[in-house]
Amino acid sequence: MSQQRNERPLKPSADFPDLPDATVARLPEYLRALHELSRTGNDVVSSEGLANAAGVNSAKLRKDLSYLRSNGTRGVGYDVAQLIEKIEHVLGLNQHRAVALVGVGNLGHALAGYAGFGTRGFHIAALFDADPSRVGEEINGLVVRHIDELAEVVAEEGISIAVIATPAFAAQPVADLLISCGVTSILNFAPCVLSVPDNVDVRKVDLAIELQILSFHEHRKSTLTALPGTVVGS
Amino acid sequence: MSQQRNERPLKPSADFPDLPDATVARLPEYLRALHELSRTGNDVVSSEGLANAAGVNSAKLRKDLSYLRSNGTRGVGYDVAQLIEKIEHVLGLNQHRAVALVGVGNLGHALAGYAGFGTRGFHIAALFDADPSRVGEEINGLVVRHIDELAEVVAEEGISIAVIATPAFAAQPVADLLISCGVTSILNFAPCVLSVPDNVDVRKVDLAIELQILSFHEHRKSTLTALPGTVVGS
DNA sequence: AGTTGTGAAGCCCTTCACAGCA
DNA sequence: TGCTGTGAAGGGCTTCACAACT
Repeated sequence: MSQQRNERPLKPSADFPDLPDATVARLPEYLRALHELSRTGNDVVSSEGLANAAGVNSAKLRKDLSYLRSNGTRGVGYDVAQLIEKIEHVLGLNQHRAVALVGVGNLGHALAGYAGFGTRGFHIAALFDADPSRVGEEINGLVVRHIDELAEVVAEEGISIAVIATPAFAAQPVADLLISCGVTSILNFAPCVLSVPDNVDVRKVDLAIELQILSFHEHRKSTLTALPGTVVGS
Repeated sequence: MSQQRNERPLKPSADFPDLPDATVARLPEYLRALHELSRTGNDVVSSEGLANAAGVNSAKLRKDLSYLRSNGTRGVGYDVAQLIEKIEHVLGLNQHRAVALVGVGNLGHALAGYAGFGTRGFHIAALFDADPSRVGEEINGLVVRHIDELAEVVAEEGISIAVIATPAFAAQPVADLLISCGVTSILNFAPCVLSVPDNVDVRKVDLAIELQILSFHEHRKSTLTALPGTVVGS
């Protein structure tokens, strides 16, 4: 059931304040902005400055950071290095996480080769496909393995996060298999709903859906500019 | 400023009721589910049935559809074909929209070859890159053109939506160029914030961010299971 | 009998505005 | 003086629960 957003069935622990989902979703963006600030020689940043770099407003940023028992200095701002450390800790990025990628088609290929993962706390530890003609291919230094080997590899590598980049029809069985092997977080690129137990988290990325949402805004914009006399509702 | 979600600076028109953003974001998922239902021979579906197929609850679905001046039949359900028609109209998918893709690297390649776009109301009409060594390459029947030709092609093809799949450092100048050519919707895969005028809509997809959000949940789960005395909520 | 459409309640998130602190 | 941290207010979305309708 746990589909995109909205789920927090467990109690917070001392180490993990019960962060609002909206906040969790923004922390990675703050982290990216902080790394950039750090790279460009900023040791300290104000909420206003960081908020701009992350594309949010400063009150929201401060509220978000306050959930982390924040440690800004009034009158000064936040220590960049310290805040990076804190957010990485909260997100659990200190242990470099191994990720399995299933489905080495068009998109899977690109994801396997995406350099951005490595620099941001992840590495693709194994590639799988069901198609024997793809098994054995080497991508970015990794050999594609048959999906039958999944259980073995997941155990060996201590994998708990997987990416599904298969066609839609294969996604549910692949998810079931992953879960049976102990995977508890899935990033799903297949255009379909996955049903999974409550303890498994799923996030979905659907490229066509993103375009359709933009299409709506295009449509609305063109409709409105075409109707000069339109009057406010309500 | 208009970054992800939350923006509706314009007035609603008669044709376009002022849909909540959350609703707009779900309509494409309903549409996908409806197409699948249609393909499997369902002419009519209840809110419960469609909600399951789309991974939401039925009250939310009904509320969403009510914004479209819905036309379900009490005691029966919704006519699948009619609802598809209506949602496609609202999303502006009746006119097949041409999309420009900028940046034909790893990810850009995959997006250019992604078959899912064509079947869901879009086609990639042109590919661009700044790297001369990539210009001229043919991908999926389209030739990669140099970004200097962008203005010309955007005008010719009537493009208003673009996808940015460049490295982060190139994304802002590319966005500026696109906007100067008349593009008003951008799907940004580069890991950075774009600043754009109010009339331009941006949606961002950042693969590392999705994984980091999952990482948080993994971290939380492992922290909690490590504390034996923790009790389940509600 | 069965299902939609929808006021009303509740929850979560955002934003405001300022007290508190360096 | 300047910026953070936060109670309180406000807004939007979800969920409930039932009236309306076929």
